[in-house]
This record gives sequence, C-alpha cells and structure tokens, in this order.
Amino acid sequence: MKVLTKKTDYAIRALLMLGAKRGSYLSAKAIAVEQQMPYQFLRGLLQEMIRHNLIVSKEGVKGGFMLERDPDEIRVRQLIEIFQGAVQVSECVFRKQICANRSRCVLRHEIMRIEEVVNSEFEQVTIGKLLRKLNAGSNMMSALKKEDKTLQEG
Amino acid sequence: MKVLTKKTDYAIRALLMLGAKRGSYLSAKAIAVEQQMPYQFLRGLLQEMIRHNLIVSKEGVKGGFMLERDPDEIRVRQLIEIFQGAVQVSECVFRKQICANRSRCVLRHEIMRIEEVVNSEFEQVTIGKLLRKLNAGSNMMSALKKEDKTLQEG
DNA sequence: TTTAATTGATATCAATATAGTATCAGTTAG
DNA sequence: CTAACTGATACTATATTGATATCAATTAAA
Repeated sequence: MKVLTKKTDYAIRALLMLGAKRGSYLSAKAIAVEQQMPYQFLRGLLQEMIRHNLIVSKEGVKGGFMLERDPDEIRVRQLIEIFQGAVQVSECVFRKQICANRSRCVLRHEIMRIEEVVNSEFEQVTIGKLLRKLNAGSNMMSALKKEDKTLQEG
Repeated sequence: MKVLTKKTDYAIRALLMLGAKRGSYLSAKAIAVEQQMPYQFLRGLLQEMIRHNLIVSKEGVKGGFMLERDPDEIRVRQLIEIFQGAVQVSECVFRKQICANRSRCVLRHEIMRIEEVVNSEFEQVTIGKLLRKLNAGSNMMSALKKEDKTLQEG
C-alpha cells in the first residue's frame, strides 16, 4: 500500500524548492537536477500545478516557475487529490441507495471513518510546515554531524 | 488513492461470511454467489488466507473453508498487509544511512507519522467488530424499513 | 537579429500492479 | 463411480504509474 506516488512525492519536493526561493523564477531543469527527478516528468507535474493555481510560470530564457500561493495554504491533501485522486474506498455507490450487500456497507462505513482521519492528517501538513521543518532540521543535522556519526534515516 | 483493493475487500467480506457460520464449512462457490465475487479470484484469496493461518479448508464434497482464528484476532491491518503489502512511503531506504536529499527526508518523516495513525486505525478494526456491526445493523435496517423509506447509503 | 534557454502542449512507451479466467489433478461424501 | 469440492498454477486483460520524446512558441541577451 503506497501512500504517496512518485507524482505527489516529486510535486511536493518541487514546491519545497519553489517555497525556499519565493519571489524568483526557478527552472524545471534546476529542480530536476537538484532533486534528482526525471526532467520531462517533472515538467508535466509543474504544468498540472499551474492549472490548479498553485504556481505560475514565465517562458523563455531566465523563465521558470514561481510559487503563487502562501506555502501555508498549500496542503498535502490537495496535492494527493490532484495527483492521486481523492482518498476513496473501493467503488462509490450513490447515496441513499439501497445496500445491495450488507457486509459491503458495514465495511465501507468503517473505512470511510478511517479515510476521514487520514484526510484530516494530510490536511494539516502544508508546504509551509514542511519548509520550517526543513530549516529547523538543517541545523540539527550539522549539530549531529559534529557530535555523532548517527545521521537521520533515509 | 484507493484504500482497499478488490483483493482486500473480497477477503474481508469472505471472512465475514465465514465468521457468521463458525464451526461449519462454507464453499468458495457459496461465498462467491452470495457476495457476488469472481469465483476463481476468490479461491486464490482463500488459499492465501490458508497460508496465513486465518482459515482452514476441507477438500471434497461438502468441503469448504472455515474460520481458524477468533474473529476478534483477525485485524483488517493484517489483511491489508497480506493483500496490498504493508503501508509504506515512497521507496524505503536503509536505516541510519545518510540522507541523500533533505526534503525527501523531511517529507518521509511526516508521512511516516501519518502512516502510523493509519496503521493503528486499521489495527483496531477486526472481523469480530465488523460482525457485531453487521448484526446490530440488520435489526436497525428492518426497523428503518418499517418506519421510513430512507435506507442506508450504499 | 540570431541564438540558446526556457515553457506549452501532446504523443508515445515501458513497467508494474490489479483484476479476472482457465485448467487439471487430487480428495471425499454419498 | 461420480459430482462437488479444494490445491496448484499458468495465463490474459486492463489500468495505473512512471518516464521519454518531440516540436512549437516565447524571451533574454549576445
């Protein structure tokens, strides 16, 4: 069971880079190299994010992409919805319809409850929050490097 | 983002049927017909569950499958692990390895936290619990039918 | 004004995962 | 003996995921 697909993973990391360079344009190539992602694949993701008004672009030399919204307003939940579709339990049947199969119903109900838990968790993770952790951590890393060889797990 | 695949969905519902008929053998065919699942596909799932000691089987005429363990000890989390693999975030890298990419690290850490929430939720849902809901609900359904046309959502 | 660095748009492909089917051998109750 | 079963396994189809390729349009700068 995979929580994040490559698309979402790449998209989030691209946004983190854009969030760290707010105000200036960053090219797809620069992101792809830095984050080690397939260039053309990433470009597709960036275009998708433009369509969802998360970022803007500028064509031509010195062009690139720039964060459009406040990083604290960009939620991982939305990114999951864009790139993986909304979290959903097996097939959705119409509301107020008679349950063809009772056990299916009970199971669905239970899963829907968990689904909401998951959604609210992802709702709370924003690009802004991740950026702050990123910054806080980089100091921690250096500190760790000096006093201990044990680094963070990959 | 699909939480349960058909495999897990079918497996759980098959277990619910077996749980409702504890002590006697139920054939794959009976389950497939009642639950409207593809017969051969279901058989594969049942065999997988035998391998994991969740159920036992008897060959020949009047053979079939029977629940091996206490329904309260069969957790949806385990079924997800069997049929969809353990919940995991993008690719796993070895522990205590140096983080090649810091943003990947931070992201992973956050997702792992949510992953644990999801796991503990699914850990708490057992076949036993679902069975009790199933029984509780069937009464409710009849009650509803009498006083109101509004039935449960599919 | 030409050129190189860029995005826009889109087509295609490969790999993997999911869902489902088919077949045949072995077991067993009646 | 036979029909109703499971065991085992091979196969197919479809969908999803991940990735590549191509060409036109735009733009900063030499």
